[in-house]
Amino acid sequence: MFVNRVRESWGKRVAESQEKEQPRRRQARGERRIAQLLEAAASVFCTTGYTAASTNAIAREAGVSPGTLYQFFPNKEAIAIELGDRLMHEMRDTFGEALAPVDPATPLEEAVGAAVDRFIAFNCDHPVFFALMHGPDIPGHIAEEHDALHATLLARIEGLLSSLLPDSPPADLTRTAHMCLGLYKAGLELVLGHEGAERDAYVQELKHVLIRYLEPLVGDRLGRVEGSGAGATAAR
Amino acid sequence: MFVNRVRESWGKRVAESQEKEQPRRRQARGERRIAQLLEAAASVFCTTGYTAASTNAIAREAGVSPGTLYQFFPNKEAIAIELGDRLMHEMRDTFGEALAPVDPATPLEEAVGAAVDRFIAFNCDHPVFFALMHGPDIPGHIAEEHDALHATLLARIEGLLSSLLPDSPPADLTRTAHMCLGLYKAGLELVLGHEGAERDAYVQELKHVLIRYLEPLVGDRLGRVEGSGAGATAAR
DNA sequence: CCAGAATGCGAGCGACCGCTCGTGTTTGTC
DNA sequence: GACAAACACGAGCGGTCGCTCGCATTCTGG
Repeated sequence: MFVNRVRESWGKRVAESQEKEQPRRRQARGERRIAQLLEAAASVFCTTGYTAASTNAIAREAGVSPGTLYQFFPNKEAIAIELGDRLMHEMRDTFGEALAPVDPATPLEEAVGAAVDRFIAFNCDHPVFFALMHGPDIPGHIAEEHDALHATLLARIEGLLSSLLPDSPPADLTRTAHMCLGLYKAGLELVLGHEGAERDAYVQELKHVLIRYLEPLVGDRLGRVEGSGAGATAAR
Repeated sequence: MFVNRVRESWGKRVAESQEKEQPRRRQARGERRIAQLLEAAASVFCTTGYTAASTNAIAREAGVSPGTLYQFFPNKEAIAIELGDRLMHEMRDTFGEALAPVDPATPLEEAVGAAVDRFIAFNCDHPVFFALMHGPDIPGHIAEEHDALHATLLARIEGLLSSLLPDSPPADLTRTAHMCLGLYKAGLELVLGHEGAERDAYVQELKHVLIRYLEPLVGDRLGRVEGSGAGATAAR
């Protein structure tokens, strides 16, 4: 919602204590244009990626002129940031806090399966999410917002895991969370790359991977290691 | 080694039956320049990615002029292609056929562990490989060579798997190979993103993931499913 | 030794990109 | 209806990028 902020602080440094950004009253038409532009940007980012997407192409897709686009966004990066922001909020709204608390009594397969299904469904509904997440081919410093997205997801996963693995060292927990997110992203790429039955099969495989990966760790919680003595169960 | 081919068929369509490309005799100096340029390209691709890497930057890094670069490569894509080609060959030379045959008697952990160690070591030695593999932010059709790389790796993995899972339907086998490669790429990203002990820990986690993922499938080979009745053991 | 091929240079062409700016139109307010 | 602010336009500016071209230099076969 901070679509317009940078603009006025460009030509000249604003008076020092002028931190109060006057909210630049928007009309309904403006809000509509913003939504229109974000939708167009999502479409273009999806098909060409962030860097290859031209602002002119986004404006064209939205049916407006380049100048109009820059009435609402100070630069190209802001479009991606606002888009990411709205996706974050939509994710929060969609999932609610339904993912945070996990009853330790829930079977692992059920917990993982439900989480994966939700995430996959969300990513299928909003393919931009994947595009922004996976290939922003960072021109140097867009990482600022990309990292925010990433960190939020990681925190969420870590929250999930901490209820599954309450007595795991924080370092291990963070590492496990990174692994889970990485595995999920890998699976997601394969899932989105296929259709119909094959897609479902990949979803199943992804669940399989995560369950199998987490099973022995959760097993530790019960004081029992059931594996066949494979390499160090708690790495490092 | 097909560095020069496109050049002559540009201005005018070459005489129809002139498919015989005259090999454009190279002097030792030229070969040296090519190696120099590829090394520079590797460095630049590594730090900026493919699309963001400018041919002028590559030439500068190699200490030559842009014109000189285009004496040896018809366009930017050809640089990436030749680089990928040489990496492919180097991989073949490094690994030999040592990865192809897997004694079914070898413990799964050992086989996976060895394969992962080799691949990781190779990727650490040649970081460009990851850069070309993971984020070529395809400007449309570089996929031609990118897919060749991908397909070669997949075939290699499928070969490995087929000796582990001889009686698996081909479709399942292909899917499993895709999963393994995806999981490996995800793990590799995390491995390369850390240093020292933490890196080793991620390597261990990656092995853990792959072993755990493949274990029940290999178990099927013995006619026994040892899992806790998790979602379909043979997916789809 | 010399003709011609291979190599090397670097200014610069054309295309595109992110973004601006002067100008005109719509909208809300009194 | 008048006036200002918000909105919309689109030519075009400054810059970069992939790549070219004319010309100089170095190598090599005869």
